[in-house]
Amino acid sequence: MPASVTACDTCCAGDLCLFAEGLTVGAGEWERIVQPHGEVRAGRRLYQRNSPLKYIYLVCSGCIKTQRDTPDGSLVISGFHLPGDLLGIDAINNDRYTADAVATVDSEVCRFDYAQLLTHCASHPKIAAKMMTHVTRYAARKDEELAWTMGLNAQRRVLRFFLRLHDSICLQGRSDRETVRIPMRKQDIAHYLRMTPETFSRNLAALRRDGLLELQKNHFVFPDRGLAHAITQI
Amino acid sequence: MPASVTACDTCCAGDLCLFAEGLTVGAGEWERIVQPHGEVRAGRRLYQRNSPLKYIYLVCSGCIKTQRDTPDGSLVISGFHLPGDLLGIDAINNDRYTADAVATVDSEVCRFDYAQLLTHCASHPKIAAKMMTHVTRYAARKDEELAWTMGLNAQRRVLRFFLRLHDSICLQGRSDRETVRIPMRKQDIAHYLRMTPETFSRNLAALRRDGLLELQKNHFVFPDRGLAHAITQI
DNA sequence: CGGTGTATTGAAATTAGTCAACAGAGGTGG
DNA sequence: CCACCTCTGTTGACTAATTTCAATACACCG
Repeated sequence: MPASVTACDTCCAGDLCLFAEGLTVGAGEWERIVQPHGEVRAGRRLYQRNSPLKYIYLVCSGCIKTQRDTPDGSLVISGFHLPGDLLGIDAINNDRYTADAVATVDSEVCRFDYAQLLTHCASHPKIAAKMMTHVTRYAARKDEELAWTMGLNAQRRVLRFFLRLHDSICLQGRSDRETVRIPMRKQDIAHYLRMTPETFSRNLAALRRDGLLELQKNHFVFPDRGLAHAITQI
Repeated sequence: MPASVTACDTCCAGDLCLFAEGLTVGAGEWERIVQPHGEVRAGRRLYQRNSPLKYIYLVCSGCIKTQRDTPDGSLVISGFHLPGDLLGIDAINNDRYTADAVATVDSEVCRFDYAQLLTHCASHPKIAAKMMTHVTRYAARKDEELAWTMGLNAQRRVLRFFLRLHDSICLQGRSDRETVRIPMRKQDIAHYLRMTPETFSRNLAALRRDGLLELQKNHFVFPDRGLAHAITQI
């Protein structure tokens, strides 16, 4: 049994980890498939767009952004991946990663050998089912992003972003009223929300003026979560 | 063996059909899981948002749109599903359909009992793998939509829509230079592309003026496919 | 204490949305 | 077969939102 098993006990991925169900440890099975809890420093790249799919990753702590730069020199952030999220799903369909993956803060990830994992899925339906859960969750999230990100004006997109970020982080055991740290740069958020950093900044200022969001440095909290939630529901 | 097996031989879903791989016909297996090639008339609803997931559908011919109306009375089209597409994937994650599914033209769909299919997946890895292919393809498409639909201005979104529609339809055996029919209303396209029907109409007119798209009635063709493709690459 | 990258703010320019009028297609009944 | 109606799509003038360009402030790090 690997040394990291105790680390897994406290990993916030919890139920979402592929090991939580069905995969027996020992006989080299574990070691062939997974390299647990690797560190990724802020700014380091985990994988590169267009490189062949070799591993998928489970985020254990921190935050990984996926991005691609466009021919005209601008940058598109396709997602922020927080603890519990599987990374590399976008590559499954075409065997190549569709974006660069870069840590926005110091992070930890577990690395799974995809080919080995697939072999395993054929004989372990529970792991296959868990994979399916991850992928459909991923699809559902993209669906939702597509539905909301474009349906709302800039100000509501900003508000919604912080609401969802708050949700995600509070799922990891933090209280609802606690102020939480923003684990990425503001311009990354702006690009993710498909607006210029200027527009983002202006709307953030407006949200503070209206008392919908309290923010200082890189920390924020919602004075009235219910109200904020209501506003982003179109 | 069901009467519809001959119909399947000519179905354009082809390789994407869940039966193309691994599921043996006979012993009631087929009949329990699938109702093949049902008709859906234009405007009829296949399933309703928020109703519990019971079936998933494979589009064999025609076009099914998925949509939801917002509290403020407007309509959001989340996707158009053409032959070969699996319908209802969005429901897998939360056991309820997240949108209404409505046929935009007379269509044909095969209906799969989801619970039975899942059971089957546990014992038939090949079907599980095919399901995974569908789901990851769905996710990849959403990813792409999210990346492009928002990154481009209105005119390029319109152009890109027709390019992709053209691609999809030409995959079904039609020639590249053939004029193809638009299988949905223009206002549905507009909503799908997140713009008003007016904006859509204006940009369509602009594309015709610029000679990028030939369009008459409900049929279109690209005078210069390469150019159009280059323009939509940001 | 500067220097670099990041964030904010202001004014002008561009894009898309809104409101309103009109045109065309398709269907129904006389 | 035509008149009428309705739904859909087009076009124009105006308004609102967002981007762009430019200048300035702030924070982190050597």
